[in-house]
Amino acid sequence: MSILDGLNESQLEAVRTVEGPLLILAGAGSGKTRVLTRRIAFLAAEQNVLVDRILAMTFTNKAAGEMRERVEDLLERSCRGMWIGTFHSLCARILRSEAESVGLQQNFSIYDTTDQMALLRRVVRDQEMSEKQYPPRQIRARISREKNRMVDVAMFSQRASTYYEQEIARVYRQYQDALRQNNAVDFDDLLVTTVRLFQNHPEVLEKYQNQFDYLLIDEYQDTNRPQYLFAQYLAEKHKNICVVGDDDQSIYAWRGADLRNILDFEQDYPSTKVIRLEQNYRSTQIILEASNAVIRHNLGRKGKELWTERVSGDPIRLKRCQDEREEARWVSGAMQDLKQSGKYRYQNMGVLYRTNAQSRALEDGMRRAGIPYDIVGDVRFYERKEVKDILAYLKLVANPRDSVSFSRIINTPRRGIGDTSVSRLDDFAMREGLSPYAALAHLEAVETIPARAKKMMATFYEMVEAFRAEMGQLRADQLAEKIVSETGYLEEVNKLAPGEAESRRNHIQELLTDMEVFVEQSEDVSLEAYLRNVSLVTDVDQWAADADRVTLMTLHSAKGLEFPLVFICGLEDGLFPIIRPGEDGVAEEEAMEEERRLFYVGITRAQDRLFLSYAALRRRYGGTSSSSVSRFVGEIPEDLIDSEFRISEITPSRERKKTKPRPVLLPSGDAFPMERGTWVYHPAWGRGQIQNRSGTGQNTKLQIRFEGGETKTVVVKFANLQSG
DNA sequence: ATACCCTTCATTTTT
DNA sequence: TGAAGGGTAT
Repeated sequence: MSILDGLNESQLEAVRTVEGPLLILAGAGSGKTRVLTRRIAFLAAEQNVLVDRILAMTFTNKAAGEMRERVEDLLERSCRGMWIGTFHSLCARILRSEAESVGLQQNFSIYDTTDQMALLRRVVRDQEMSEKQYPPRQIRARISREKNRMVDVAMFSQRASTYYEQEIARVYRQYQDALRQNNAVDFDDLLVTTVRLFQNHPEVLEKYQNQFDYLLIDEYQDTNRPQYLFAQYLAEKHKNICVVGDDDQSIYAWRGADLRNILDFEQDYPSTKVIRLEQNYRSTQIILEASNAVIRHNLGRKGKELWTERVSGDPIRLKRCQDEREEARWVSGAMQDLKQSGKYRYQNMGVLYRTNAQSRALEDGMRRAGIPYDIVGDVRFYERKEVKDILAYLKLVANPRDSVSFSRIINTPRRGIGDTSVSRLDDFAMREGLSPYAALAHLEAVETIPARAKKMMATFYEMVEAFRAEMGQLRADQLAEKIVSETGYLEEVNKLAPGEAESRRNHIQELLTDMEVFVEQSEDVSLEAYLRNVSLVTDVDQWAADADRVTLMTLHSAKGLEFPLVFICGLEDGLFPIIRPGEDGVAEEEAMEEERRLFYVGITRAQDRLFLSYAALRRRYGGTSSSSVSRFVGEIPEDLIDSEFRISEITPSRERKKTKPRPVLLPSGDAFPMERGTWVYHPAWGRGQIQNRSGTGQNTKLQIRFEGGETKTVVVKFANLQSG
């Protein structure tokens, strides 16, 4: 098969445009992955580019793995030297080889959210701050947000004006110090530290700039500030940067993704060529029309209209249900009918919802109807206690300074070492400038710990020391096996209730098997090599596509997937779009647009048929709340929908108003509609376009993006705006 | 050191 | 509704 076979015109152009900045706006189902992989293959096979001079960045391991595999299929050879990976894994790789430049040891640990929380709790406690007033959860989110904006401790402290902010700054500082002492970084740090490395060590940056001639980035709409900078630095010299994304599918702003990265790409890279992939190969016309109609309500977008050669297809089914139980019955009933028709199998059906909590009722319905199902994103494998415990042993063995792993296992399985003894050890370690683990070697100097606890600690120390001594000789899986048996972990598990014990044993076994597989496939069979790999993997592909099961998942998890039949449940105002009180106008509008993009993502997952449902009454948090149909449903043209009731009949007129565009308010003076998208003229700033608005009348605040590139917020009564 | 009750608190989660 | 963390009683 030739690399250019079967591509449409724009795809072909995207593949062949090799030099210079390239922005590929790839609509849902437009063959984006295909273009990316062909492009890499084209570079290698037709342009004689060495694969190790190509750097391809994705967000998930799955995407990275698939990309590599497909490129290898196309080239019919291995691409071992090619750097394809997630932003995080690529950064980790760079940091490991440049560790000393950033004050880390090469074997540093990577902390996930749970580890972060554990460390933060300790920091907050050590500062004698109340966890009530400074909930670690919130502080974690805040620190993460700051990192996503490249705000470091110094900057943050400087900006902290209120007492509360100053306290947060203090925790942020302590937390970073603690990480460093633990020879650890968190997920955000992987990116931030690499960018700082590039900023502070030009010679290192230059080395990597010279190493890669071609950059490719997938899902560019989801990049945050550090990711943006990472790519920008590397592309600085040659500007051979190709980004693929869809602004309409940006659904991770709450995690730091910055839509401006894709919206402003053309300004950031002046001679950018833009290619739109608008032919959709996935969905029927009806489904596409619905998605186009919905997304058109958003203003902050590049603008795209998807089209298809597929038939118009079946109308969208809309069902109003009494409550979530009836909704589940309706969904499962429909699934059975469709299965019985012989046209579809269960694996062709996906059920999507806004919140995980909704899965319970749906699950019940599936069970009652006897429909086999999988839930994606349940408890993740690597987040299970038993798995984390075993990994903590391994991480401590590899990095003895890792105090989070240490605290996790010092008394796991229980060996009679209580919290008090551990915190006394911590105090001692702190005084002596040692890691808690290293302090175990000097127990005789700690008078406050009772002899019994000391003895247990000493035994623990010798045990781990023995593991450490063997680390060089044993394969990763052998060492893990040893740990599972010699620590007494299995015995402890066996004391649990039979069902629980079995499930945990299975997970431990799964981990061991996973390690065996790794060892078989890897040249480097050491523990360090395994840990390097595992710290950034979040779930083993739990999703067996061959089983005939329906899939239940959140709309977020559905991105990138497709199903012949898609059910979107819980389409109620307040639930989807989810509405959180207490946000100001601008943020609210932005949040609404993101919700709409999420709905757009949901709709465009469907190939053949789309089913929508909502419940008039829904139990939420114990209580019951009544709600009306989602405003998003009203954005789908009625003639595409087939429901027992027309929407106009089921929606009281009072509710219906909400789904209509807001009345346009005119300011006095030079009249122009104060709605988003309108062009205005500002005496000082010149021409600009309204991005957002909040408030009413003369007090309305408008966020305006001016032609100079700046975005300002102005109050109508002071701004003296004119129609532009 | 641990078992059990009580309070609190709830979107989404690629790494 | 129910999970998770904290506090108290054993």
